[in-house]
Amino acid sequence: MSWTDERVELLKKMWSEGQSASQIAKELGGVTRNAVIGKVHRLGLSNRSGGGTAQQAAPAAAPAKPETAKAKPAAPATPAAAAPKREAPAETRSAPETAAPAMSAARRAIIPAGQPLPPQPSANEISPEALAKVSEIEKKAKRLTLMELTERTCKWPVGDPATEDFWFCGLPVQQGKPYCEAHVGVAFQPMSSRRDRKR
DNA sequence: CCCTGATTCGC
DNA sequence: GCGAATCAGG
Repeated sequence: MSWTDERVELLKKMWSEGQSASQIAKELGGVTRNAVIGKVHRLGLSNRSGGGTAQQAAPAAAPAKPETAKAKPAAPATPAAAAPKREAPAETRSAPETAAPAMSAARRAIIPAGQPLPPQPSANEISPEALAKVSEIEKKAKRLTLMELTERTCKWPVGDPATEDFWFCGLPVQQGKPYCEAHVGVAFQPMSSRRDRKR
């Protein structure tokens, strides 16, 4: 695969959105994350300053020449692919990630404890073995936060999202599934077993 | 171990 | 210009 205008544009877009090189590579297809990173550098946008979030490390000590006025970090003039850019007058950083932590407090205030919960299976419709397995495995769970989940961590939620005691299993997922082996067991039941519960 | 970006260097 | 290999870190 080659770097067509389209692909470069997508690369620029995703990169400025803060997507990781591997995610971009996956999206583009036919390239590795190394290729993406290489391209990013060649394009001169390694410094993700496309969206207003830039962390300029002050050149600090410059004992030599008091000249060389390089005020501007990067030359603009990017025709297309221009994502929404915030031109902060001074040095205001408004990274999207910054909003995340504040949410837990807000959410706690809004959602009444113990109401709308994820798929938590009710005990009486699952095989005892599977249940036992789950309660066992939840002791070994990695207790990941939402942010820590990846494609290969079990995404089974445990606990009440409205409380501090909430986390995701985080154990290695079963191939192709979103959950670990134990949780796959309770998440995907053969239709036969959910037939005729006492009603 | 999983992941991240940065750099190098033969092609 | 390209990107695998490597490096340096979280």
